[in-house]
Amino acid sequence: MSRAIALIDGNSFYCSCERVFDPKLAAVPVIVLSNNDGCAIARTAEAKALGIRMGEPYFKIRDLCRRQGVRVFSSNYTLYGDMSARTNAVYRDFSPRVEIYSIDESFLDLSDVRERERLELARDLRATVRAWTGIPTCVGIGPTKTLAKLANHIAKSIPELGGVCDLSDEDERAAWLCRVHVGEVWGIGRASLAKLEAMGVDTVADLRDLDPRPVRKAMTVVGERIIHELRGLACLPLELLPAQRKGCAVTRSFSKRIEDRATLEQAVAAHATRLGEKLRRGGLGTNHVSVFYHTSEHDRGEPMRSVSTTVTLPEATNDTLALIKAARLGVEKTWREPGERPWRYSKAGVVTTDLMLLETSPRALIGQLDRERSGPLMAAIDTCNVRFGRGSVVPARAGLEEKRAWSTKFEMRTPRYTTQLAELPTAQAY
DNA sequence: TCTGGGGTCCTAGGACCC
DNA sequence: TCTGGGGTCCTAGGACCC
Repeated sequence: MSRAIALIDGNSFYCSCERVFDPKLAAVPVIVLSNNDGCAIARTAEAKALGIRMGEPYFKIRDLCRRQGVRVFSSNYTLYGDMSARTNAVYRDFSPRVEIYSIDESFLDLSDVRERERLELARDLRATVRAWTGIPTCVGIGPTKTLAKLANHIAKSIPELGGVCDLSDEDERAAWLCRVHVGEVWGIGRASLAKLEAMGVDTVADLRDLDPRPVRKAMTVVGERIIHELRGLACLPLELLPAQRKGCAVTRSFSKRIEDRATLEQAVAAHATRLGEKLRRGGLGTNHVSVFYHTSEHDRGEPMRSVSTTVTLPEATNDTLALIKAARLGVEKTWREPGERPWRYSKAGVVTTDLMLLETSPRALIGQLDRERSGPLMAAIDTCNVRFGRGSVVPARAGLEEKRAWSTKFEMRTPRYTTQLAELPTAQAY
């Protein structure tokens, strides 16, 4: 039987999560903002129709939102992550072979389903996800991941299709590929689009018919792969096991500018604390911690400064206290006392790019860290923070969440309906 | 007259994704 | 006043080795 991959994704996923818990949002425009309530990163169809663009800064559209009755939310990643897990649980009922690609997208292997039954299964899948989780979705099917993504795009943009599209049939596929702009292809971004347009490419079919060799010259092997995938030749396998992650970062813009060293050190300590939590969840460790902080490019006419440095540890660790020490050392090494006009820092982060499994990582001969003590201590902290909420136990260096003046803003955040007992939604019957 | 050749590893930067 | 965060992959070029 022929290979068939389905891509299913949540429509305006973050907005849909908010709608699940507030029926009054059903027919009104809704947007969800990025960290710090900075930009619109999810918009419902109604919001898109008002001209609100992806990534548009909120301060530019605040008036529009007020005038048009757009409901605006801070992002609530705890809620979205949990809703994502619920949708994936439903997907697994339909195919045991699922690749979770992002928080709102998964690939399903439907190769075992007869071609003429695939659309029906896709409709059933959508209906079940909607009934069991409340999330509306679209499904695209094709012989390769790239074609499944394209089918999903078609399903989403043509309402008459009812949220499903199958490009398995070669003739139907050829007809569709002539009708879709090449910029919609997965992997074609701004730079590649400019190159392709210069080569006279307009539709997806034009790209499919190009000679792969010159494309490889212009767009590397990535471009060549896309052509083969569009022709139905699979180059991208389904990744059923999540790959071990290679890097990990915690970076945040401040809700207000920072000028003094003590506050900056507190911020990087808080980021390092979060970094430790993330590493421990995967049993990973690192022996290089990079620290950066910089002023904002939007502060025109002010003194600018951008700093980045790497601190090396004697051996890999995920101990929060060791990570904090490294991060603070990074600030100490690079801090410069301000002159008459101080630098007003807007963002800081801690970054690691060389993660390894802690258990099997080599030990240092000199400067060995005390893993026998660190492990149980970190485990105890993590347990407290799971049971009593994140931030219940933090190192003193990182400061208490409530007292961090620079903390990220989430002024319009909804409750964590599904993961905190104290924040369960309530329903009233009259 | 007359430059070695072939290999690995690392890093920075570009591009793209959600 | 107010402009996100966190990833992956690929390539070119330099350093280094024998």
